[in-house]
Amino acid sequence: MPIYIHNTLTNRKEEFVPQVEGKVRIYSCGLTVQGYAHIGHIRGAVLFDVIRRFFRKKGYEVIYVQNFTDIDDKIIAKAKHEGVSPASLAEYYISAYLQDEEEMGIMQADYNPRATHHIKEIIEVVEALIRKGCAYVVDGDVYFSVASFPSYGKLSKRSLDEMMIGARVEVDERKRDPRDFALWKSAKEGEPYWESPWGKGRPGWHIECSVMSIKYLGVPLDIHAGGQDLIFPHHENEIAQSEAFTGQTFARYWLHWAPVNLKGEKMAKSTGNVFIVREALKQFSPQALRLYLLSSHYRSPIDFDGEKVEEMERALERAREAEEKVDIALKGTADYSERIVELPDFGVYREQFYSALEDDFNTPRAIASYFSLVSEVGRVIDDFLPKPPTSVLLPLWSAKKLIQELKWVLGIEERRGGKEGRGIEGFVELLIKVRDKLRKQKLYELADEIRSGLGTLGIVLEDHPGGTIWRMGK
RNA sequence: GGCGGCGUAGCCAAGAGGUAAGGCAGCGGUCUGCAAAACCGUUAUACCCCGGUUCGAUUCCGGGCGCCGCCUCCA
Repeated sequence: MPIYIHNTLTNRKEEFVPQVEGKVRIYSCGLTVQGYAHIGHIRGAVLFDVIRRFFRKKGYEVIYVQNFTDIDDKIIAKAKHEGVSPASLAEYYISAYLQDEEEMGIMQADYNPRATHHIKEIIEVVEALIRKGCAYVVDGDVYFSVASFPSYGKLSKRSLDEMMIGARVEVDERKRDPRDFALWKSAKEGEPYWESPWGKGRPGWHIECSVMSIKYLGVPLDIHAGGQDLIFPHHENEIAQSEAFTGQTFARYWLHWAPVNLKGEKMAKSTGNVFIVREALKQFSPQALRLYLLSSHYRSPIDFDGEKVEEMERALERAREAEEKVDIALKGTADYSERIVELPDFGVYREQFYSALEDDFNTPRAIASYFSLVSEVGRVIDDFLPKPPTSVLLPLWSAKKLIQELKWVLGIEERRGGKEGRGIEGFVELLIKVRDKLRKQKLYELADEIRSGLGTLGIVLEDHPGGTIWRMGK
């Protein structure tokens, strides 16, 4: 089935046709690394993690680039304030961010290019733009001339006149046009710099993304993404520079996700109204956090609500319960009678799941079909949990595979805090056996002591007709 | 002021021109030595207001009210 993507450029859903068949090339604007990542940042990363997994399941080869802008005014200011070099400050926050991503179960990008590693290429592109008459030099600064790019404003749907009115911030008299933006900024005293044909300086914002996306993905690339707040001016400027430079379409599909608000206002570093990822991970499991962020469509803003994340925690718990029951059924003794039990067709949920994602990555709908599947499985399995008839084993096994597949796409597989890799399974199972014998002898006091004792250690026991199961609690 | 978006049950959140997914919460029940979980039922005649188009609109169009984002660094 075709995939539809809402394209900011046209403001409508369009069928996605990759430039090169079977291959998707994605550039997602990463952070300016001057602090820890907050929930708003990670929303986009989680979204694209699912999008990449989805494309892979659909048989596409995916190349995903997420950059780091590791030099800018704020980084310089903060580094100065803390008495460290801008480079080491940036590196610190880059590794912190990558760590956050890993904790969140986000697959690594194919490339994480940094602005400062591409100075040479940036200078080349700026030189080319000057040669083409699209940029000009003033006192060691280089500006892009917006007037030289007639379709400027096509992404953010702003006419040049409107922007003239809007340009009310202190106008730099040296610019030919107030809307012109810096490609290269000369270094002031004490600022880090690189040598260039225009003197010592550093790249402006915007240009690094053009250069790196073209370098790693070519033009036109398939999907260029970022938060909605990047539409203007960042992406608008990227289009201008890139298309003026290459003479070709820069990106074919522009995808922008909505902000995460906190207490009704946008979460943003500049206002201090933030909830950082590493703080959130102290309170919530990465799975619940992911599911929460994916439970609204990416183009709708979210007002972050920790209670809702806890609700997701409970929903996941229930889903795990159903999976456990399937495991018990598959492991237990089958009922070898001729009893034929017809199970519903679980395959419909698979179709629902993927068709939801095909429709502009509708993760809320995909999640709904995941939960429907899990509920349905949990419901039918209750009828025969002690001894499943043999007729049911194969469908049950494929249901389990399906559950695992959908979880993988959503990225909510258990990775930490699970049973595996802790080396305690043997002990717990031994205790469960002992407790079982105690229960049979009606020595409930001792049995309960074992259960509550394990509970203190974070291990939850649940007695089912088919036997006792255990899991890691909170 | 300009551009864009949103307003669905107690809360969160999908959605189609023909009366509406999923999650959580509450209540009642089944099961259980107890507990927990699960399951069943229920809250649910839920679509901001007013016009218009239509056999029929919550879904399309116009207006109103409310909320939000961008227009300046920002994911």
